[in-house]
Amino acid sequence: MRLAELSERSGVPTATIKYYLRERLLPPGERITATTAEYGDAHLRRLRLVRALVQVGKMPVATAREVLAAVEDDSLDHHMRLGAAVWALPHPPGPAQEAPETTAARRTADELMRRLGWQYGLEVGPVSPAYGMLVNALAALARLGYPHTVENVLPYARIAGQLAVADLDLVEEYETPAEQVEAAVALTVLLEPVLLSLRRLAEAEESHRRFRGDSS
Amino acid sequence: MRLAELSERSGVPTATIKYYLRERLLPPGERITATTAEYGDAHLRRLRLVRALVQVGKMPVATAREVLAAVEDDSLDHHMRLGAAVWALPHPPGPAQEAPETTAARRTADELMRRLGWQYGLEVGPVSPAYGMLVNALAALARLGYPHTVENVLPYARIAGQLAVADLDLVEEYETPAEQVEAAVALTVLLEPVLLSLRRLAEAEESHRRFRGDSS
DNA sequence: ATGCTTGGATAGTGACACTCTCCAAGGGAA
DNA sequence: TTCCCTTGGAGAGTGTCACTATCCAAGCAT
Repeated sequence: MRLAELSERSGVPTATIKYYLRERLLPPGERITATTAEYGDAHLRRLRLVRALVQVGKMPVATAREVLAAVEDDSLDHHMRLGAAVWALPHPPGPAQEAPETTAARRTADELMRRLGWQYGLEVGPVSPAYGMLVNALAALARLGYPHTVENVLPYARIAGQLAVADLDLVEEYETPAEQVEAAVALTVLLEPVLLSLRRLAEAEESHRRFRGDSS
Repeated sequence: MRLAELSERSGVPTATIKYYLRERLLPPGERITATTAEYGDAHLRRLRLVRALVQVGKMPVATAREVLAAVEDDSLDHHMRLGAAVWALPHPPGPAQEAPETTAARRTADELMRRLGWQYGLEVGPVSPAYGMLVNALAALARLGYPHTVENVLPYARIAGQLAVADLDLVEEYETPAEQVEAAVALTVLLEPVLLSLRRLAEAEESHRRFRGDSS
């Protein structure tokens, strides 16, 4: 199929597809003539993944590029490719400078990993983006006057463990490793808003249950 | 304290504080003279909350203004104020147009509420922003080739229920209703990145457990 | 041949949080 | 009192970033 058809089938404007090609989020099509390129189903799936990352995940284009590079890096084995892809996912502008709250946050995070027995996290965690995200988030919490303790965060971490089991179950429904890697990335990103909105609905429900009629 | 001191204590540049004042995210200080205003601890706390919403929550300023209005709306009782504040939280640009996937997503969402027995959600849900978020997220999932069924989403919803219990437990540690409302808003927003990063760490751990050594 | 389409490059657009610049009016020290 | 520095207010500007509108040259189809 050619660019116009790719655009029609995916619902993405041609101008935007051109932009993605330019930014190397999408591999170039196979050149048929000097003025025509042919795209396949792989392009269509990739395009959908890009939309998931950029539109739903609000990920900077540069970050999406890295994630996609990991997805198609054949030099990694399956687990590593899964890991590397999800690995590259968040790219919070960097730890910025080492505020005093950050040190305390890092301590809490380390203690948390130990308490949960997440050895993998302990081995490679301290340099993983997700670990950095966690430290930043805890630091922000403290800076804004909501101090964190390991006991406070533990329930959250246990719940996150359940989430991961559910996620990996979904991923394992896909057959080929390539599909699994794609699904892992897509679902990690696409289920985030699902999770967050369900959490807010559940909060409303729980608050209704607890405070209903309490007119203080 | 005056503007300069408020800036110093909060770490927010004076220009930004002026901007927040102009945008009515921060109530004006008490005018001492024609050229001087006095700010109190309430301003400091409010400023922190604003930073939580705008910087961590990446919320548009206009949305933050609505949330803050609900926080300080004395005409509502406690539960309503909690609800209204969290209510106004997300403001995804609107459902846009009614794509075909949206209808299916709405069906799934309704069925989900029923299955969970979330009556509050069923009563007021369909117009709540969080409900709209959920529908959009499910529609995006379907549009990108990952169809959703109630059975797929149910585990997520149950986990969200656990999260809400943990959240409300944290909120109830605060004594006064005013603090509780503030905490509910702040924690809802500030714990989101904590949750998402923990989920990613847990995914890495779980993937390590399942695929370790699998070199396909 | 010729008009329409294709893909590529360049320069804009719009949204949005923030920030710079300027200004009038005090207020403290000499 | 007088002078300079600070304060708070208002408008316009900046940077970022995803996206888009405009051109352009080179075919392909009629």
